Amino acid sequence: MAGKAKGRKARNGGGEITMSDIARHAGVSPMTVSRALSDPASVSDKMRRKVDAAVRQFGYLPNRIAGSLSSKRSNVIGLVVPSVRNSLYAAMIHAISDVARANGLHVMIANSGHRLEDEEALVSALLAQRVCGLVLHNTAHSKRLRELLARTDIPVVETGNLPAKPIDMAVSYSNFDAARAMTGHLGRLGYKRIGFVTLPLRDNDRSRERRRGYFAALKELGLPADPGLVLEAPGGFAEGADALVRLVQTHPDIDACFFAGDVLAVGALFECQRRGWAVPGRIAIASFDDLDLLRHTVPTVTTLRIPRQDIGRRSAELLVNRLRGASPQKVRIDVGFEIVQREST
Amino acid sequence: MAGKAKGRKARNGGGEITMSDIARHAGVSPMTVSRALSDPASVSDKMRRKVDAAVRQFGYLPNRIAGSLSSKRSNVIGLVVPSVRNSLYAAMIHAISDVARANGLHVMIANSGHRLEDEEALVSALLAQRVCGLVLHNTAHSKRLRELLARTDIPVVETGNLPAKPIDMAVSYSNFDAARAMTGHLGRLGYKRIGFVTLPLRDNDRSRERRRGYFAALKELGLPADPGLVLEAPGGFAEGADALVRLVQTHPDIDACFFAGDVLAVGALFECQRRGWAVPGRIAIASFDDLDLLRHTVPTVTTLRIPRQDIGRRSAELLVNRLRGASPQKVRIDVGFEIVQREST
DNA sequence: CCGTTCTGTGGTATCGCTACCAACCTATAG
DNA sequence: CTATAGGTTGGTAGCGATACCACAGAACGG
Repeated sequence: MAGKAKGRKARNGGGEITMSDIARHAGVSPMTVSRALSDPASVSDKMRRKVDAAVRQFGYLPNRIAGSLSSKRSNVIGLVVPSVRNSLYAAMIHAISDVARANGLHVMIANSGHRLEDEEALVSALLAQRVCGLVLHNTAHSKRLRELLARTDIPVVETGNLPAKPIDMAVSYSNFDAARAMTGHLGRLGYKRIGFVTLPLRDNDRSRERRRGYFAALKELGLPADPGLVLEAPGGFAEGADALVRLVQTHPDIDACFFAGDVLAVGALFECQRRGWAVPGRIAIASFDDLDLLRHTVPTVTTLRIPRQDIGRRSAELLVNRLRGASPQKVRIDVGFEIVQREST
Repeated sequence: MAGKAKGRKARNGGGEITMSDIARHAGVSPMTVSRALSDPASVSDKMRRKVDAAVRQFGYLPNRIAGSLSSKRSNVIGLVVPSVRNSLYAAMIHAISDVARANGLHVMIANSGHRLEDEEALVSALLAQRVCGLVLHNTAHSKRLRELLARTDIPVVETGNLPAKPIDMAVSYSNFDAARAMTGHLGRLGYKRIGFVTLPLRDNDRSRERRRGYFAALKELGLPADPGLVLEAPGGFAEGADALVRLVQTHPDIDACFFAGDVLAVGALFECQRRGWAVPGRIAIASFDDLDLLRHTVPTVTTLRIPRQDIGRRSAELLVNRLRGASPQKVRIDVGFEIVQREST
């Protein structure tokens, strides 16, 4: 029998409590410990009790690294977002993290900073960590990253935009449709000279799609497309304020402005407060993304409600289903969006 | 010689490309591949070139799970925050994530939702994943978690408050000092009836410390401590607005209010805008934490600047130093804070 | 010219766990 | 009472990497 023999001393100076230690003290085999912990139903009550007692006594924590190596299954999801600091992504991260936890998974997070090369490096690193699934908040990847992802066999969810040809699965809304809808909404409210402020377009297909949507709507409305009414600005309160002022100065006849990103609209609104410009009297303001803030400003701000949380939840659920054995079929979920008409327009 | 022999078929159906595969194709031993990848300086140029070529040719990604098991070193930091969704923590997460990346580490993130039992479960899970270090945004742990952390030998950084007796290392500001300083500041500006709105106190030593600081300052100012001037509110715009209104109704003589948390102050400010109450004419408003937003509202809001990003950066740096071999000595860093006087007071 | 140090390389033995198969034991039926 | 099935348990052999030691050849001094 196995007994206490084998007299292994190993180079392990008694550092880690292992499954064998628990097994020895519980008077069962290591395999039984393994089963008692990972699939309690598969061992008898008696055994399970013995194992549980020993586990508690020693405060044993199974080594998941060893477990993952042996089973060739990891329980970590990789997540790459442009910026953790942004509250929009934060909502998504939160939802993913909740679903993950409910399913015994962990989340490894990485910031791409909107840089495609960084995204590539980060995904490589996550794959080296052998994550069991990936969520990427980006759909415009570098060529090498596409190749890398095509070769891997773990499930991948892209989000942030609806790609024409998803690598694997995609959960998002259409930036084009959303921007087009909001611009159309402004047009139907009677605004004739609608400005558009966008986040940087470089390396960001979401921004570009939104601009495309804006122009498409203008065309449908029969309004002239004036490139001078479009401004590119980094995200931020001050940048939004600045953009608004510049547009009003160069185009005094502007009567509405659609801020397609981040906190630009709020910055602009505050600027109006400072200057005493009536909103929407002097100029109407519309925003992208339903920040909680927009519901409380004076006036409240018309915006697009993007179900960020749903996106996170459903992305994670898709991964979980795949891990549970669902057949790998391309999925492309459009979660839609909603126009929230408030006081600012 | 090793040759191509060994004819191993294994149960591995040829799934993963291993170091041995690379070694075979590069005509070197697996050990040389390992060294070429983890410590390039230790192999000759010739070998390194051969290895690099094979690595590139096959798009080989080393299996860090196997590496970690073998070396008993992981390269993942565990991070537990009350809520990913909160922009304050987000700044910290971002900084940690940057430092981690610069040092070849990854970040595994978990939400405790301000629940101590959850914190305990999450830390256990992270330890089972054999993270190489921990950052906890909380200092009031459950008894069992304290015991667990005392037994572990990985470095741990606590933050969010300055604990009297850190488990290992701590990087934070003092919630007590900060709240005391701001209340004192309001007193010295001449306000006599200073209200205080706090986040929930349960399971949150940070909130409790802030309230203690508020009362301590009142005492120092020689102002009466009126429990009716203290209100507990969940974080949020609406809650801040509501708290302000209630305080003004029950205490019409109130002339200032210190909102010790989240977006409460901003909600209150918007409520004043709606009601046409002059700020600080009718009532002064002060906030905790220098949200970008507070610099742009009308009026701008007096607040405490907490160097959240520094906290994250320094926490991560402490971990990294320890991992690089620094001797395990208790560290307790007070990053301080700063009062930012603006228009609202 | 030989012993010694230094550098670079390879072989072997794990790391702690799980997959797989074999063995066993109790039920149930024939 | 034996044959078959079903449910538990244990032993063995890896998972893919690294630590450690051994060794070969280059570099060096006396």
